[in-house]
Amino acid sequence: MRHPEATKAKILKQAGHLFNTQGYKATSISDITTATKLTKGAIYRHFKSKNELEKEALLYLSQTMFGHLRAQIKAQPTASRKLKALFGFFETYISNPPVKGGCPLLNVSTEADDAHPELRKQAVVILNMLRDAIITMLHNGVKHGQLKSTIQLEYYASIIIGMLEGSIMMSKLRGNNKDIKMAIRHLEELLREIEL
Amino acid sequence: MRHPEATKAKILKQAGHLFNTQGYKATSISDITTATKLTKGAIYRHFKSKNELEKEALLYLSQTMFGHLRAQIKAQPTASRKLKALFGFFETYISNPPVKGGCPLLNVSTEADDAHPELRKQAVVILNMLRDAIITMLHNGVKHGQLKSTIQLEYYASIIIGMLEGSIMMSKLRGNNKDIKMAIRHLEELLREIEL
DNA sequence: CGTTTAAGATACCGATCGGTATCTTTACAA
DNA sequence: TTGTAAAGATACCGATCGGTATCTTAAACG
Repeated sequence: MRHPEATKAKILKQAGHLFNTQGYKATSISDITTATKLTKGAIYRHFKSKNELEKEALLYLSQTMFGHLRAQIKAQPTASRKLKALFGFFETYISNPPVKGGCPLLNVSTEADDAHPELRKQAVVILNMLRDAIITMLHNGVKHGQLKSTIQLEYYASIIIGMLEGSIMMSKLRGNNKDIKMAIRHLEELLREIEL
Repeated sequence: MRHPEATKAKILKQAGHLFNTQGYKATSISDITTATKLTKGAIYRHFKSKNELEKEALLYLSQTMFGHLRAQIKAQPTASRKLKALFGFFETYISNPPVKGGCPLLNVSTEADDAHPELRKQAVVILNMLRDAIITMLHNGVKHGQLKSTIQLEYYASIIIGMLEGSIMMSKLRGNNKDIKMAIRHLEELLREIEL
């Protein structure tokens, strides 16, 4: 049964998984053929180069991530609870990650230096999307009288993302979720300070 | 002029630089021979494999980092000022880094997954050294009546490292120091809360 | 000054890299 | 049912990978 769209989707999923766990440069096309049980011919029919596959796989990873995240956030009624859902979402990167290998943004950001300008550009886009999502939540919280109107949106968004990503790095390295839990505890205290 | 110790030191320095900027897997022995203007024969005389060179280079990077850090901290008299010096040290990772490529701990932690258990082990050691250094500063602050005695040392150490590393990731990605500056502003506010 | 020893250079190994040309096979249209 | 176009497999390319065997050369010591 040939099904080119499903084939492309399978390649993106497996490649995304490998890139996110082993690294982009460290993952070879052969690794991907093994994982997908396909051949180079099939892969290079759908992607014109490894660089393009890397870019599309990162897009797939970020879309998967944002898809899960949006679902969690949408289910919550208030800004505070939406933010707490966001915190909880990041905690699952350790215990039960939506994509294996941890946060794609964190992973790609350290690998995508000046040597990979396109991957880096895409990482910045992901970071901006995440920041804007948080700013929107905070803004709506202010608008609906749930959060203090004096808060600086960009500042809090930066603090939240930095705190979460840094503690994910630590928890992933140590193999437990103590650091991410402490980070969330801190962020929830911070949230309490800006609640009305 | 032959000087084996200087040769080894040069290899470690250049390899460390390349590993920290391009990544460990993405850097080849040939890259290192080019950078050092040496040959494979010279490199494999001093290091029995690339894996061992990676480990020793990471050790060199962390020692360089801790050397600079200790110097900055030692110069300060109180716990508060020592911590602020630590914050400032992390800010230099963006503007004027002691080792190019950003924080070696952050870089190695995302690359050293289960595939590189030895590098990962070493990364945990570095993380623990950093955490213990902060705990010692906090502990001394309490002992000398500069900080509140109720503070939870491990908790604050985790918050500080996570906040700094996460915001370094963002600032490096964006190519400016806005995020790390906001993180430091937040940490200084946090510090003010636990000062006596 | 000659001998020795190790530092470093040279030349090469098989394996694997990303990529491509070509062939086979499958699904679908006429 | 058969022709066709595209999906995917196979086989191969030069370059580069990490690593090694061997050779040259420079420094240290008698």
